[in-house]
Amino acid sequence: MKGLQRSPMVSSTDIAQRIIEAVLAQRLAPGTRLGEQSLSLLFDCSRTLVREALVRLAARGIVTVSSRRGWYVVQPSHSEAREAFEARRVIETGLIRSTGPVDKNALKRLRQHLKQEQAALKGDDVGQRSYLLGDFHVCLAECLGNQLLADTLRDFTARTTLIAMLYQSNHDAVQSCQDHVDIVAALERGDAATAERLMAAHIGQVQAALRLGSASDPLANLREALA
Amino acid sequence: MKGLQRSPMVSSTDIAQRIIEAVLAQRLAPGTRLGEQSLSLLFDCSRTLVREALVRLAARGIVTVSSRRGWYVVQPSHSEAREAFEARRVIETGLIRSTGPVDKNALKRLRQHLKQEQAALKGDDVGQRSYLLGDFHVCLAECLGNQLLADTLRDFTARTTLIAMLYQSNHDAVQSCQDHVDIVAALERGDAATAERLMAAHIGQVQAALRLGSASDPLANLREALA
DNA sequence: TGCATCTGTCTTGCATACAAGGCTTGTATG
DNA sequence: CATACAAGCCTTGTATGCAAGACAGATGCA
Repeated sequence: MKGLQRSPMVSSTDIAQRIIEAVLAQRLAPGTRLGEQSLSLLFDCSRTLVREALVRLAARGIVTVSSRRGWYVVQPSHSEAREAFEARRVIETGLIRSTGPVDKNALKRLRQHLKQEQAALKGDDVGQRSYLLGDFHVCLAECLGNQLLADTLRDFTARTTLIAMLYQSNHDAVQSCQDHVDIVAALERGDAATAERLMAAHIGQVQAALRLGSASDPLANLREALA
Repeated sequence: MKGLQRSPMVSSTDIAQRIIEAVLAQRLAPGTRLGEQSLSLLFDCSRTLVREALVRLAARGIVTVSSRRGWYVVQPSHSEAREAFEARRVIETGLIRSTGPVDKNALKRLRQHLKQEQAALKGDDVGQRSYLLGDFHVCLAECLGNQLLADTLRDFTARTTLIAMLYQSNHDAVQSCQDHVDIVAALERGDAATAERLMAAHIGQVQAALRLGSASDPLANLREALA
């Protein structure tokens, strides 16, 4: 039985996208093992396609491979966590600063995104909520006219999402959404300076909500979990 | 003859690195075709490894694949060129702004890098010169303590190198190196504000040196070449 | 001559087969 | 009981084979 029909014919792009979406929606925790065979069974394709997807995600810093052991969703270290937040702060504030007035269509799209966020806050789909809160930043970069930085930011957002899961962020979704509203409001007024300041503060808040355990105790997680 | 010994056993990482280095040294022009078979012959390995390397480079925006036609070094459009320069400006100035005083070892490394640049300017290896002038920015990001942004910047630098080749930059290497010297001097004095301003101006200079033909005339290149 | 079509060749796309290394578990021995 | 050791399984790593699409050049026809 070789010529068995394969259902919808997935591409490695699809697989990579599905995985990254799962990360953004916090459905894939850091450290999760992604076996090539399991995935090839799941997506009903050969290991080749799965590998291709994983290699791409590895280049984007979402997964790592441990030789002949397996693929794993990354677990950023404290230092990497710091770098990721700094990177986002640099890019997002710099982008706001370097951009002139935001055009009408972009503002419309942003307002629409905010509506979605607020709807998700009322609902109970935590994944959707997480996804939208992160996607706001990507959306903003796109609206500010830089697709390259938007793509970069998507990867960095995925990283910070993983960091939030790993370090048990207790950050407040409602507050985050309110921050987003304020930022868009400032942009609407053409007050880029305020928007920039708000964005820096916002990212700082998210970062501050992390429970960064002591670096010298790698068993802290286990200890806390089993307490 | 299957068990023929393969010389030094390359990895896909090696291949990707060799390619990206060739780009940074302007030895690979935008639009160059990278056939899987040619590369597998060149590196004495199977197409699998070559493909893996190319897939990774594609994820980093260095090459693209045209279905069943071949892999090509990217040829950034005008719009992509603009985005790449804006991205570099945002990241590099933001990084300088957000970093405190630069530590001693970092400054030492930067000074050493400047020496290498100056040596290369005296020599006649254009590739080495181009490589070092680009690598300065990556090196700076590393010295400012953000490996994540340094890696990102390496890819963006490769992009701008390709852009410079594609749009026949007439930018002055000596001036560039002098800019670098000034920036490091400002950082040594702890004058981040000046360093930031110099960096913005420097990137602007490089960008301004491009011959961006009118966007409405896609035949400009041909016309110029056949004049 | 100009044009459509067809065929052969060369390319990537994907699946599969096999090789090689790591981890677990079972076992023997002190 | 603890430890050293070895067999086997399960994983990724790499090569290869075949399929399918794109392009060039030949061929036939008006």
